[in-house]
Amino acid sequence: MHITRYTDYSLRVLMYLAVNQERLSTINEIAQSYAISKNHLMKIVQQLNVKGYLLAIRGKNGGIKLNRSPNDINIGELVREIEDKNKLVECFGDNNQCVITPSCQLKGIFAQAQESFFQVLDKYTLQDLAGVNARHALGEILISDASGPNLPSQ
Amino acid sequence: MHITRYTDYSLRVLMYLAVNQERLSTINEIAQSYAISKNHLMKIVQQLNVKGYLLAIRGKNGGIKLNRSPNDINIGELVREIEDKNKLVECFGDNNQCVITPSCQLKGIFAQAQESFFQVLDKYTLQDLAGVNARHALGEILISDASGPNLPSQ
DNA sequence: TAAAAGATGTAAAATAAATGCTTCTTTTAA
DNA sequence: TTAAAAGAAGCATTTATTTTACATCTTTTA
Repeated sequence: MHITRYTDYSLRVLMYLAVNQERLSTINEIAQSYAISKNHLMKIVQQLNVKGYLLAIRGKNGGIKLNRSPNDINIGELVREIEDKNKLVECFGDNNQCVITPSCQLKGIFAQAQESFFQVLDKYTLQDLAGVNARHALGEILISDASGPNLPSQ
Repeated sequence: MHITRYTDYSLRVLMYLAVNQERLSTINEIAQSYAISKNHLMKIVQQLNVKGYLLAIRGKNGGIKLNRSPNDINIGELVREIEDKNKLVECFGDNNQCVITPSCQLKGIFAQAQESFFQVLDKYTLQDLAGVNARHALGEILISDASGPNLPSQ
C-alpha cells in the first residue's frame, strides 16, 4: 500500500469536482480551498486527466471538471491505479535481496492482506465519499465562488 | 499501514529464531545471514526484547532466542504493535489540516480497509511463516554455524 | 493579441527511514 | 578478577522518498 499524500490529494480533487459538477473549477481554486501546494496539485490533476477521470479545458475561462459520473468512479480502482503496489515489503519489489524469499511465506500473506485492503475500497465510489449526504456539508465547507482561501477553522 | 523495512526485518529475525529454536543466535550472525545492517538490527532486536517476543542474554556466550512459541506469535498482532497505524492518510494523524474532514467519508473507509488488512494477518502465526514445511528449506538457506555471510545466490 | 488556464520538465526542500559510530553495561569463562 | 563477548542506548550521518517550487512552454478565447 503506502498511501501517499499524492493519492490523498487525488481523492480530494475528485471530491471537490463531484460537489461542483455543474461548473468548471480551477486548480488555483482547489489548491486554495485545501490550502495545499498548487504545483503539486497540477501534477495530480494532470495524471487524473491522462487517466480519464477528469477533463481539463485550457485557455481563458478554462478549468477542470469530472469526466465520469461519481458513482462510476470506484475508489479501489482509483487507488490501485495511482499507488505503486510493489512496495509493501522488500520481497514485493524488483530488486529483492532477501535470501529467504524462496521458502518464505511472507509475500503470499502480505499480498493476501493487501488484496483484502483493496477489496474494501472496491465497495465504494466517489458518490459514497462526496455523495448525497456529504454533498451539502462539503459544499458549505469548500469555497464555491473562488473568492479566496478557506482556512481550516481549527 | 506503511510497512517499513523495520517491520520486515522484525519478522525475519523472528523467523530466524524460530528455525533455530534449539540454540542461541547472535545479532551478528543474523545480520550476516540476511546481509543487512547490524546497527539497525540491534534496535529491532531491542524492541522485540522489550515487547517480550524474544529473550536477550548478555555476556560471553550470550545471544537471543524466542521467548514465546512460534504458534503463539500472531503476525497481525506483531505488525500492529510495530507499525504506526496513524499514517495512512492525513486525516488519520494528529496534525490533520484537511478542511473537509468533518463531512468526508474517506477516513472511515480507509480505516475499514486497514482493519481488513490486519484481519488477514491475524489469521497467521510465526509458525505459518517459518513452520514445519518452511522450516527445512529455511534451515538450509540460513547459516546455522555462524561461519560467515551467506550471500544471496541471485 | 494579451491574459488566463493548463502542460511539462527540472531542481530544490522537507520528511522519513535506514545505517553507522561511539560509549556504555552486563556477564561469564579463563 | 579481569578481559572478552554480547547486548543497550544515544547521537549523527546517509540515503531514499515525497513534496514543493520554479521556469518555460502551449492552448484558447474574450
